Amino acid sequence: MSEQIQDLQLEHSKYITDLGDWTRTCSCSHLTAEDVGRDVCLMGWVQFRRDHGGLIFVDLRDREGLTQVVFSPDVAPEAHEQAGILRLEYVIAIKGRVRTRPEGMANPNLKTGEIEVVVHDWKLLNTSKTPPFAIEDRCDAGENLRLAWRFLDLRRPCMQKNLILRHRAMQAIRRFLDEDGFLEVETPFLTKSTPEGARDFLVPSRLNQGSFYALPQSPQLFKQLLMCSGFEKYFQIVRCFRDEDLRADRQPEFTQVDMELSFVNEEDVMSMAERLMQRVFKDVLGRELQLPFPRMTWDEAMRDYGVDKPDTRFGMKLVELTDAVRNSGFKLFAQAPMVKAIKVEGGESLTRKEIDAYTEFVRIYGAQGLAWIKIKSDTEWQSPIAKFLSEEERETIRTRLEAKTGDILFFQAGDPEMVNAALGNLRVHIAQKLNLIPADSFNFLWVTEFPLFEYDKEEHRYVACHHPFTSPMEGHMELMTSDPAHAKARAYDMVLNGNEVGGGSIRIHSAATQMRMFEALGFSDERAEEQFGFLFHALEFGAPPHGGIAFGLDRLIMLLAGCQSIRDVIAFPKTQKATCLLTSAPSQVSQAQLRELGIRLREAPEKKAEARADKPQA
RNA sequence: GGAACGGUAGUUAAGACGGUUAUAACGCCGGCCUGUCACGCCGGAGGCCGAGGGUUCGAGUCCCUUCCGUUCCGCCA
Repeated sequence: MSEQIQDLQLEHSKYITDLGDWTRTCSCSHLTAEDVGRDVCLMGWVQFRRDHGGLIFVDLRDREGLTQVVFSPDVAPEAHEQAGILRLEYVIAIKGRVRTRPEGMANPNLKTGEIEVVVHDWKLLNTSKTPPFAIEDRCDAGENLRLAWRFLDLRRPCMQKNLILRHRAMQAIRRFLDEDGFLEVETPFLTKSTPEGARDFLVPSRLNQGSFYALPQSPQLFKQLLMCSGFEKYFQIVRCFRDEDLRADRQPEFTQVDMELSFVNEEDVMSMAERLMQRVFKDVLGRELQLPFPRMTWDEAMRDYGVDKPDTRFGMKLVELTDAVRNSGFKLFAQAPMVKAIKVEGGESLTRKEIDAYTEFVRIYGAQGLAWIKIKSDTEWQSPIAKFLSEEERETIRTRLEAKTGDILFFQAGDPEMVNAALGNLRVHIAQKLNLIPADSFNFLWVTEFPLFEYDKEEHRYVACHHPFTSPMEGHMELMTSDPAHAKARAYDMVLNGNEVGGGSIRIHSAATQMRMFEALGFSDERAEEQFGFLFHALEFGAPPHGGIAFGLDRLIMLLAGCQSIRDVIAFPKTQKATCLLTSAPSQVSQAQLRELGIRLREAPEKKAEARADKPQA
């Protein structure tokens, strides 16, 4: 079969010609009734072909849209006859005249549906093999196929729309920041590895064998140096690299809108960031955002939502019950470090199967189970646990959760980290399942007063929550060493519909404080000097107070475009195993290349493959 | 490092307890058709059921291993 098709394509390819002196006069989306009578030249791809024997209709597609062109034996017999060879995705140029469609033949679904172009002459600019999937929005090809044929996938109008939207957002950002006095400065991609934070992508140095560059996780240090250099307002739309596992909203290389400002405090940065978002939403979606955005401290976020990036488009807040059940006869509750609950209004109708599914869901976060109470009436509570609760406890639960007949309550008891994660994520999960999230709403939120440190159980030490250059809040300097768990940072995250879209902080600009921070993180003087000496020295020479923020551009565009994955707003994304199905990167390199770099693999790749195949079979 | 789901014509899917020649839709190829627009009608081709091994008289179906994709946990200063 494929031979047959290739023969066909080969045969057709004989008719391919160059543009010659033909010039495109307009795109495939612009012609309307006002253009009737105009002679035009369109170029594009064959989207659909409807051959009626007599008339041949072709929907011609370019990046802007579709126009129906008609090959008629009455108008141009030769052009009509030759049009028989047209197939999907053939590239053609047509010259013809715009005319209104016959009475009742307009297509209201098409922007250009009132008119058509009747072809006088046309050229075959290229043939195409039959694409492996339909080049249409409604195409339901699997993502692996789409990624392997990404250049075809990107022809689909929805993908074009996403990348056009991305472009518009980037231009809006550049315009705003330029007008606001920011300077765009590029920083190195080949830079120094710093073990704090994410895993680095390493690049071997040929001229310095045994040494490696790292690709930047972010331009953090360079932008602070630029502040020390006196540029005052910097920005960059820049690729960042982190060698960590992928998610729907995480790629190994991703784009940040990175900004840094001198002589500012939190208010200045947050206000600027809000106005930037306002501009982007105005220019890209034509939507007005109300400023300022609501704010919430990290403590409040964890208390009410269990997560540091609350989705505020719906309620169902977490309610604290730890104190109320401290002396409960129900030992599981009484002994738990934390007990919290959420209420699903009208959730009494949930089936056992649905509740079981939610129980499975919270197990992901380490929960042992999921206690629930269905409020059948004021007095009748259907629940596996209600019988363990005293009347007083019931009353507290009823009051705090404002429980009414027809509701269901879900409880979680245990370590605060687990309770918050389980209920916080269950809250969002249920809201999605039950369609409680209003469509087409954008809820921005600032989360502030983040902890300065978090305890790393593996390394048995405190590590920076944001990064080690974040300034502690006023009055929290002493806590850095005396009580690191309670030290708070001058850090802020911008949250949009439950997604972290940006984060930043006021930085440490005093060398003494920076040194203290390294002490708190358990760095020796030597190690601090070796790894961050250049920043430290810059702080010693008149560093201005400064702070900044960085936005995850891919996530922001994903939300603007209404997509579920950032892969849909990145032209050439990687799979979850960080491979590129189009180019087959990463790939093996020659021994000669490795030798030049002074690198020898511990195990030859072929041997590894063999080892896999040799594994004993059951 | 871990968990879950998926892989069957070009594509998307169906395939009851393991049992005839593995279905359907779309796409593709050929024919017909002068107003279609997801055109219509008639005909046709198209399959190593991801790969390897096992159980069995017999495997798309059961078991094991492995590869690929997706989602999530860990991880992501």
